[in-house]
Amino acid sequence: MSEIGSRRRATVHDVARAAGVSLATVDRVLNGRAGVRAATAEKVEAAMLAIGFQRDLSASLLARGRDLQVVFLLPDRSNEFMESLAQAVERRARSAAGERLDLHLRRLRPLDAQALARELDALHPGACDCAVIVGSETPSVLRAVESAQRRGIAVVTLVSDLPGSARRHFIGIDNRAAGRTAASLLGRFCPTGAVAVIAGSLSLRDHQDRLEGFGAVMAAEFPRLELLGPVEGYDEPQQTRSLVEELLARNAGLAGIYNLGAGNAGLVAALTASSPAGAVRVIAHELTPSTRAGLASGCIDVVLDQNPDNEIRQALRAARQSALGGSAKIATDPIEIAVFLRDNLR
Amino acid sequence: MSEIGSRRRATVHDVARAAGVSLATVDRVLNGRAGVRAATAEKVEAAMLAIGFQRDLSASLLARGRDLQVVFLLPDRSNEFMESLAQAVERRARSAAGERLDLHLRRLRPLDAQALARELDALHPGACDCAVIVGSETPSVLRAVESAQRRGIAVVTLVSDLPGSARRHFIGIDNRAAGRTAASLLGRFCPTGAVAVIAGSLSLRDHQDRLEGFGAVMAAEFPRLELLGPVEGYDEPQQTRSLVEELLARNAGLAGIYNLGAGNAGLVAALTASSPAGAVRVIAHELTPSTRAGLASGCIDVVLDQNPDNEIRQALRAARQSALGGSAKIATDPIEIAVFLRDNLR
DNA sequence: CGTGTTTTGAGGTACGTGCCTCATGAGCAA
DNA sequence: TTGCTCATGAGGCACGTACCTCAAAACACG
Repeated sequence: MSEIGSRRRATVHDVARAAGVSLATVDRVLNGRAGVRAATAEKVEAAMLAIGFQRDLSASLLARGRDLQVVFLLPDRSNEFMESLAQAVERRARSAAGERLDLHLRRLRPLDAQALARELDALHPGACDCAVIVGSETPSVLRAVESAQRRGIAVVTLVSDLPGSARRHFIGIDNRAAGRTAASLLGRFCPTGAVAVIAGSLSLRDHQDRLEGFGAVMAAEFPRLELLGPVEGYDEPQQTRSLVEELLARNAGLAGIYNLGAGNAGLVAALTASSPAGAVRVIAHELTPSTRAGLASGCIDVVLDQNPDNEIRQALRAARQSALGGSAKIATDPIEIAVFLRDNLR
Repeated sequence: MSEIGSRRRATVHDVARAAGVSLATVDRVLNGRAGVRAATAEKVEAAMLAIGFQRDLSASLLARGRDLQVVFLLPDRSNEFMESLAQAVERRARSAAGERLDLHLRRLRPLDAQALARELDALHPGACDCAVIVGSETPSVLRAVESAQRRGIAVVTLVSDLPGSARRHFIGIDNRAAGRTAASLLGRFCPTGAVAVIAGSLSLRDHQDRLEGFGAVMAAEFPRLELLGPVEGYDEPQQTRSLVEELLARNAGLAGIYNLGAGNAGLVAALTASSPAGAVRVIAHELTPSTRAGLASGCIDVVLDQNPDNEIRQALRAARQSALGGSAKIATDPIEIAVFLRDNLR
């Protein structure tokens, strides 16, 4: 790859010649069409490997003549993070036009498994190649996912996985690692005292995972710190605010707070109102207007974030691969756990 | 974008019809060829805007029939980070084949401005569309960059910018923000004592920037901490090791170290040998085998990183845009300052 | 007005793949 | 053998853009 002015790239014609078969047969193998003997298919695949054939995506998409239809099913009126995910989809939809991607966004009632299942069932192949969903782990959703997959619609889970389901791929952070990271930082920040944990709902898998990671590192590395909670704020600003105010009132020596759920507007409001900035070390999740303000004012120390734009980009990569690559396993970059302080805000 | 089964996308034919000109004229405008009156060009551009035309990248690349030639000029035998950048290029080179990108990697003697200038001068358009370089801010390099740009070769700076030059675009982190972040963390980690700064070379712009950011936050927010240094280790493990050993020996109460340069193998060696793990809070740059080991063993607390794969990806985006987009300004995602602890190692 | 130059139009081929039809071959069972 | 199915080959058109040639039209200038 170092020499400049390299030779011509291998095409399907070259594969056909190398395998000693016709173009039609190569095409059938390449696109998983029926009517090819196993022995012949192997011969073709060997030839592709031998001459290093790589399908030209540009030509492939062009020849297909039709754009990849990707439907995003995201919670509506939920929380700021879901809003920024939706915005990332819209941003991407504009530039995606040049890459033969057609993005569609549907917002659904948060935590309404029935609604999600209904939307999934309503998708029909031909009008939708891939569905990207944020959903909870309920029987109706699992069934709808399997049904969609069987109809030829690739399902990608976003942010919160459905490990037992038929979903094709998952895009999101390692939430256990996120919890560990929060503990590791909060432990170093707080010399002594008590640390409180606030969750959205422990029935959400990502929240559960974060809690586990946090607890493990706290127990192992910072046994000197007392753990309070977890308490649940159901990702609502009002409830979260009450919880935080109560925590601050009842625990004079509170050293740190880890909010592993959403509802950060309430967290910031309570902190701003009732305590001198900087008295309590605070770690929260997802960079949103609220947490950004919290970082700027100093009442939040660290925000752990999953970059929405990157998540959407990776989801689209997965969608493309599932459409082009047949049944090969999908490869996407892992989503990093971004750590933000006031000083490296993007 | 929400409705499924959307209408056909606009093509050059539609633009021609809408503008009331021929296909040839649209083509001339689109590809910046001569022989079009200003008034006509404006008419065409207005039509493109009106019907929302977006050039089909797939078809465009296919029709061009030739791959985009991108040459990376990176320092050789330099440090682990440059090595991982090079590996990212090679990784990407494999998958880039399907996207009509042809990547070439040249390694040069580190900090040898003459060599870099010579390589740039040797590139000739037609065999190279875009050069991605990591270079220092010297007259010979600046001149070579300008010359390359004039010959029609887009120059993209990577990691370390050349702000005064004719370079087309810069890909890298905000190093001042990185320095601020280091100070913000180290300040929270260290209740009291002295904090030492180690640089590679203060003649490197990125190191200078980090130092400035670090010093600013330290002075403003943590005046209780005494600052030692900066000392220069010239990014070499041996020299860096000696510096650290000396620091540890002379300052019994040393609370923290910020190594804003490379040479981390020496840092880890010195820390492992002479001090009980965890006694000194340490922040370093770039996730490499050395810093990874340091995080795992506990002798490094935090690593600030710029993701090489992402940087290469963005550099290629810039290359593509400079090749296709004419003189429009290049848009890439900013490179985030990644923060790694033992617990969120990827 | 004519002459020369510039701008525009018309139409073609090419890129590599997807997908279609039709013909022919091989293989098998009765 | 005949009749059938299945595997494969041959070839063509399409996708949207790039780039080429040649001719026609519009314009500038004396």
